[in-house]
Amino acid sequence: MTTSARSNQDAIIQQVSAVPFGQVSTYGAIAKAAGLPGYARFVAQVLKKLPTDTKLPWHRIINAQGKISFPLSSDGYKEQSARLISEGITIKQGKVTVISN
DNA sequence: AGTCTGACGGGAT
DNA sequence: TATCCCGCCAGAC
Repeated sequence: MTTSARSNQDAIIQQVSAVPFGQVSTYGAIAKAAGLPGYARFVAQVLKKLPTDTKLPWHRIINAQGKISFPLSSDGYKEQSARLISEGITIKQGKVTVISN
C-alpha cells in the first residue's frame, strides 16, 4: 500500500510524540490535534495499550483538569509523576505544573 | 446485537 | 470552586 493507510491511532501517536520535553498536553487536545475532536477517551485507550518499551512520551499527557488521570495510590500515578518531575515539571495538589521560563 | 467499561470532557447544579 | 451527570467512541463480553 503506497497510500499511507494511517489509522486514527497512528495520528494520535504522532501527536503525542510531538509534545516537547518539559511540557504537557491533554487527551482532548491531542485528539483534536490529530483531527479527531471528541476522541479524548480513545487517546487514553491508545496510551493504555502502549508497550513498556515505547519511546512515546505518554507521561506528558494529562486530563483537562490539569491532573494525572490515575488513582493517587496506583503504580501508574507514581510512574507518570516520577517521569514528569524528572523533566522539571512539578505537581502541586495533584495539578501538574509546567516550569516554562 | 445489546450492554458495560474507561489513563475523558464539558456543561449544569 | 467542587461535584454530579450525561455525552462520546472504540473495544471487551
